[in-house]
Amino acid sequence: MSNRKARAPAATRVPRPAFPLPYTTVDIVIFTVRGGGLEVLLVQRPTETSEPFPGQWALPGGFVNVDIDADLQSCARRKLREKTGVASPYLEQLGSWGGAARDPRGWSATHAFFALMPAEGVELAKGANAADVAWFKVDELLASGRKSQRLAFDHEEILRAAVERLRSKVEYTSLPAFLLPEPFTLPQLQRTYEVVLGRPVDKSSFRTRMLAADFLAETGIVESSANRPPMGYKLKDRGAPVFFPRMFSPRGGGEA
Amino acid sequence: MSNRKARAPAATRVPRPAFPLPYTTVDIVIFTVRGGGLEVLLVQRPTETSEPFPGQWALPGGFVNVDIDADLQSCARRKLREKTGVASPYLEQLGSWGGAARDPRGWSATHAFFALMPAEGVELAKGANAADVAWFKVDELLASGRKSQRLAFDHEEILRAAVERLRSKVEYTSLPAFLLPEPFTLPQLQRTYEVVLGRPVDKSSFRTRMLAADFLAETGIVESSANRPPMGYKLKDRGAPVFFPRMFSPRGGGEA
DNA sequence: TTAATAGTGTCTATGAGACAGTATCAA
DNA sequence: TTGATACTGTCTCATAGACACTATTAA
Repeated sequence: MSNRKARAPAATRVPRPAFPLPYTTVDIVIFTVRGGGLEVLLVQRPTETSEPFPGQWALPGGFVNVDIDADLQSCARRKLREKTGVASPYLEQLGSWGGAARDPRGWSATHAFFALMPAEGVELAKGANAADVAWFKVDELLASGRKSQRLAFDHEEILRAAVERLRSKVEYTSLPAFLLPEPFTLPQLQRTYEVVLGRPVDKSSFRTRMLAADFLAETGIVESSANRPPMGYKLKDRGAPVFFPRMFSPRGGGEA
Repeated sequence: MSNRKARAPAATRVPRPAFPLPYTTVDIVIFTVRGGGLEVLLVQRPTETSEPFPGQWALPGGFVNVDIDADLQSCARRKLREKTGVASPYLEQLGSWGGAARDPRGWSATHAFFALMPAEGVELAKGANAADVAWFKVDELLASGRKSQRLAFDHEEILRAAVERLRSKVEYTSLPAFLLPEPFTLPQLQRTYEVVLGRPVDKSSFRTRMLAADFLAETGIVESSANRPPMGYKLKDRGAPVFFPRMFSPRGGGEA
């Protein structure tokens, strides 16, 4: 944790060292499923030209506040709460991106997280440093030929990594259940899998697999209209996803 | 990338901002297989009491040097080269750990990587800030009942995460091939899988699986002693591992 | 009865695990 | 020939995929 010419200061308390420190930020890729597609929450950067990337859309996030954030995870939870009002969605560390070129203000490193939440009941709130907040369709944002404005910083790269990680984990985990409000039905869950994976999955094997994994608890029949009413389910454990013993398709997924 | 009370400075150049910045470091978990076990490279911290954790063993790493490191990945490669002399082993980002409590000098965040390399041909070199460098058996380091000294900082937690990530990816990737010097034989590769996984795997299905994945190129028969000589192989692409369509055992691995 | 969606059963293909058997070398 | 290790074949079992079939509601 220290070598080379960058010498650490003596073990004094508050004083900052003599060598320059990078900026430290946290950014969050917040996913939901809305309107038949995978969507991500973005905030619009302030329009003052003193700020980098004025008016462009970016992942929610910001500087770590050394005085109020005990660690990276709580910093991420704080920013999540500020933007969405949701206290405890599924939250996972994605990785980190750092370098001299990604922020015009100087060398910076961001710790990226990704979160999954149901769209229902989310109250979007602009923060102190965001002109606007909105959901965006991931497919449209990442369409290769799109002419529209790019995301701020290297956030498009981070978003791509988050989508890739989500897609690859969905092949063998119960992650999509965290995108739905409870109770949900198996057909709803299957549609969520299909939306994230971008391809249809077989109904019969899907149901067998979900029920065999033993992570769902029945909550009783859900009323519907003009057809056979489905069974409602909730997660037995909202704390962690379940891992399936095999992938969905017999072709190995991406991941890094 | 900015909100809340932690205000960013104006888009000036070098000057540092008014609010306190965390330290930014990079740490590397360097794995190899030696003497029939999985081992990790550790460095001993300097014994001067002005340094935190004097004399304790730690993962190699240190502060990001804003002047010479273009990004996190190149910072990691630099530290790797300094300790081992190896220029381009398999290197993957593991995650990041940050908080107020992990370094007595103040709020710090480290970007952790993990590397895989063959033990042969590695020249261990103490850095400017390391009293010694050595390989340690992972099993012994992480044995629950061990009395010996703990690792510095939160490096035991990082090491555990790295081992877990490695073990879970080994279930469905060709990662262990990066732990061997080329050319290697299929029995050698199988033994490497078994060392990392900590359990035996079936010879027949192992071979079928490796050859079906089409990532190995024959290099000719390797001479051995007193038995049938094995075929030697090398990786077709040293740039990236291959993903298998199914897990080894029908029980889902860990991962986070 | 029809339309619509929920849910089940049946067949096939694939590949892992177990394990027995064959191949090829030195001594 | 024996011993040792490399390599192959055969059998079984679990499960994904395809797809046809039954179930349950409203209109």
